[in-house]
Amino acid sequence: MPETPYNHEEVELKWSERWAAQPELYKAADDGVKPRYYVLEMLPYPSGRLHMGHVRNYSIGDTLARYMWMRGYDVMHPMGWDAFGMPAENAAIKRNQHPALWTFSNVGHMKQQLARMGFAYDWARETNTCTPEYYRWNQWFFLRMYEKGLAYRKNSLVNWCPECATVLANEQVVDGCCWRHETTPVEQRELVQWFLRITAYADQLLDDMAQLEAGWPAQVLTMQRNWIGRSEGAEVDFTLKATGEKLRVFTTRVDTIYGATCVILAPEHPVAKQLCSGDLAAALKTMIDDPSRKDPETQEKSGFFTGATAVNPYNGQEVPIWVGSFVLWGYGTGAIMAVPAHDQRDFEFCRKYDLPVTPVIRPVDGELAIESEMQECFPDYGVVENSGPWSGLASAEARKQMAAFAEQQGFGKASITFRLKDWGISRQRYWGTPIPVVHCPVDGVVAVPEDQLPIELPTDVQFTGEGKSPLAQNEQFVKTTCPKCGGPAERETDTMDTFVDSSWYFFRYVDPRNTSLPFDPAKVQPWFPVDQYIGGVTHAILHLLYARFWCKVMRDLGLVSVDEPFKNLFTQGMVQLNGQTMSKSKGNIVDPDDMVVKYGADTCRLFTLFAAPPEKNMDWNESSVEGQYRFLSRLFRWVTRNFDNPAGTGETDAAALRKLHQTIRKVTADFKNRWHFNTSIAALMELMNELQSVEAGLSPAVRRDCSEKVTLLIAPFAPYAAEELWSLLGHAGPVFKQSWPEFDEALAREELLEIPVQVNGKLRGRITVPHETSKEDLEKAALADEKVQAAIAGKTVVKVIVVPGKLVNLVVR
RNA sequence: GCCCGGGUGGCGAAACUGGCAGACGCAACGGACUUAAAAUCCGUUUUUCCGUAAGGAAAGUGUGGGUUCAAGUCCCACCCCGGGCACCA
Repeated sequence: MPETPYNHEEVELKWSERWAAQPELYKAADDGVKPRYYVLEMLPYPSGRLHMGHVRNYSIGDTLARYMWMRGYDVMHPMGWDAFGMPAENAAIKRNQHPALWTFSNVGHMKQQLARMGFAYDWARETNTCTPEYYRWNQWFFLRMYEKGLAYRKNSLVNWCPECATVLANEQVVDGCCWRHETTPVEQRELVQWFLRITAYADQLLDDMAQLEAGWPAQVLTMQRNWIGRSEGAEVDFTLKATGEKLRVFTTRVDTIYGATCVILAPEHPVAKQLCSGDLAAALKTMIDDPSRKDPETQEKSGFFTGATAVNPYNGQEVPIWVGSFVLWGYGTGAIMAVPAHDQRDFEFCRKYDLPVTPVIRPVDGELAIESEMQECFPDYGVVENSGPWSGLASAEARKQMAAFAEQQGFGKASITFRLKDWGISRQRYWGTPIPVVHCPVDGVVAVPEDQLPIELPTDVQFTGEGKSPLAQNEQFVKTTCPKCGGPAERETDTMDTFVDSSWYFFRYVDPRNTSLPFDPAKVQPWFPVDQYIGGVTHAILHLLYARFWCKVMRDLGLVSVDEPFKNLFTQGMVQLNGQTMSKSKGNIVDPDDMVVKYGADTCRLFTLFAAPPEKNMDWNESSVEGQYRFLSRLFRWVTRNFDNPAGTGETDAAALRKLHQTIRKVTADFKNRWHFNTSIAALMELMNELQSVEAGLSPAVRRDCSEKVTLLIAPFAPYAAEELWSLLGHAGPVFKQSWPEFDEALAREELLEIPVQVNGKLRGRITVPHETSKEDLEKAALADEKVQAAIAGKTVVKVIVVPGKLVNLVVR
């Protein structure tokens, strides 16, 4: 056929329609005939429009999925919607439109956008987290956790805007004030909230990372390790002098306890409240509410003396009890012993308030510091001094012995503390999963029986953005009867954090319409762990940690058999414009829709993969996009004018086949190794350059062969163009279910090698030799080269380095 | 402050195990085709210097040292950029 110009619109609309008519096209067979491969991309929040970050994430995943199909796998490639969350509720407040309406209309639009990009999803598995069919299982899991003591209620501090009379999420607090009332300082209020006991799994979350070393980026593992923050130390009870009450502190350096010169409490500590009255109580409240306490810029330590003292159980010494701004209520016991001589923060605090500094550790090869001369603390391990029976011990040894002593004496113990806190899931919002419990005046907190699930969100609610959450203002919802005693009771009106939704959705994909369980364990088993998870590094901690936790809970419930849900994780870089993150506020958004209209989805996909390696940030550059369009057109035209062209003698066949098979080798290796699709596409460009330059001499058979292989090679990257070419080639589709081309080492091999010759490490000439030329012959050929001879003229060759197949280097004097 | 990444032409990048630095693409410039433009095709393009020219020389991967026949790649020190964590006792 004659050369056909590449018309992206015509090609893509034609295949869009055909694919839309075949929903079974991307279905995972799930029959065990072929090996299974689960490609998972992080599901989007249905904000209404796809952005370039999505396009990049899903282009990477789709390319991989299509490649795995071509490698003969039964590929699971599902998609869904992380559809609960604040934006829908904010939209409701603003436009008086129900969150569900807003959400579902966004989903409809984004689904079209995804399809138009040519992403091959098994839509029969579509999962939307804001539907009762899905969130009833969030409730089901909650009940299981409640039964096992993994879900519990406790008092906790929340951000409270007195103007809105509502709770704010952390991201709604801007500079210590409410996002809607910019001059109203946010207060800390105590509220009873629901928590999931993720800390019960802290050790497992840490230890099982060993299973992830091979498949996860080291950076993500490090971030999780730091987040979990395991630290070994000891808990020790000081005694309140006045009352004899115990005051427990946590320390990692119990070996320094003879140097403790005061005890410092977090301002939120109950004992602080108890000890402070009058002016002190006011100071305490100010400190608790001061937003700059958490601001990294103002790290000035401040505090005050409570007037009370405590007794150190090791030496009976009486020390003052202070309140300190820098002591965290959420970590350890919320109280510390200050050892200024050996901790920099304590040092700064005690020097500021003229508290004594008592050195008790000396360097292994040095003297004990003198208090008046100390400019900074000595934080290292050393030898313990002035510490009663432990004097003379090494720090490490003293830590062990002193902790054991505390336990033996009953005033403490060795202890491990985690930075990780239990997961607070209560949200005083409407658009989330209702927590399935009832508050009964008689029976207290009562779990809703399983057969009453789902507790559905009521639809007739008012969205004002003020006061209690819309759920709490809805009497019909709140008023209920106690499942236990049948008396009048009130429903819990808190909803769950949306991270709950995304903690297990990828299990639901495998069995999405199950009505009796979240999923059938037998169905899920062969697909897990997920072979490849792909998403932004922004989720490195929270989402990925919660999902790991959820998986372990499900394992303990007997639902799954894996410890870890994701075998391999890939984190892609951001899409930027002129080095800046695209954002609405900056007004520098590139809309995928515009790009698709102008250049087509294939070009868009090619560019996002070509511009940078996928793990790196990439910059959107429209003229570079045009380059991809030119490449795709060139490829399209080459194939259409060559595949059935009967002309040609075949004199350039070998050259074309050599480049073709080198390209197959390169692209295949990129899929296997590091997904540097930018170099795969570059290799395909090189191939097209070569094919174009040797075109005139090709035989008909090789024209055909190259046309087919090129079409197959481009198929994972540019599915529309490939499908069109495949059908022009006379084949029944779909192209992504054909076998990936095998490369032939013999055809890929160059006839002759060109070997660089260096003299003293500088390139002086090149010799062309057959493969497997011996070292001796390489040396001879190098010395015989004209340019090399000129370079060594009048000098003595002292050494010759020959790396067969690579280079020759002559060392001369 | 601590922990990770990274720094290569005008730009995005490549160089996978120490072995020809700059593949591929963008932009720019020159040419062919065209009445013209677009599209397409061909060519040049790291810098500096020598030469009318063919061609040749030197320098060059953030900076300074080092190891090596050979360093973008390995080692030491430093500078800059990006990300994460940030009083975690």
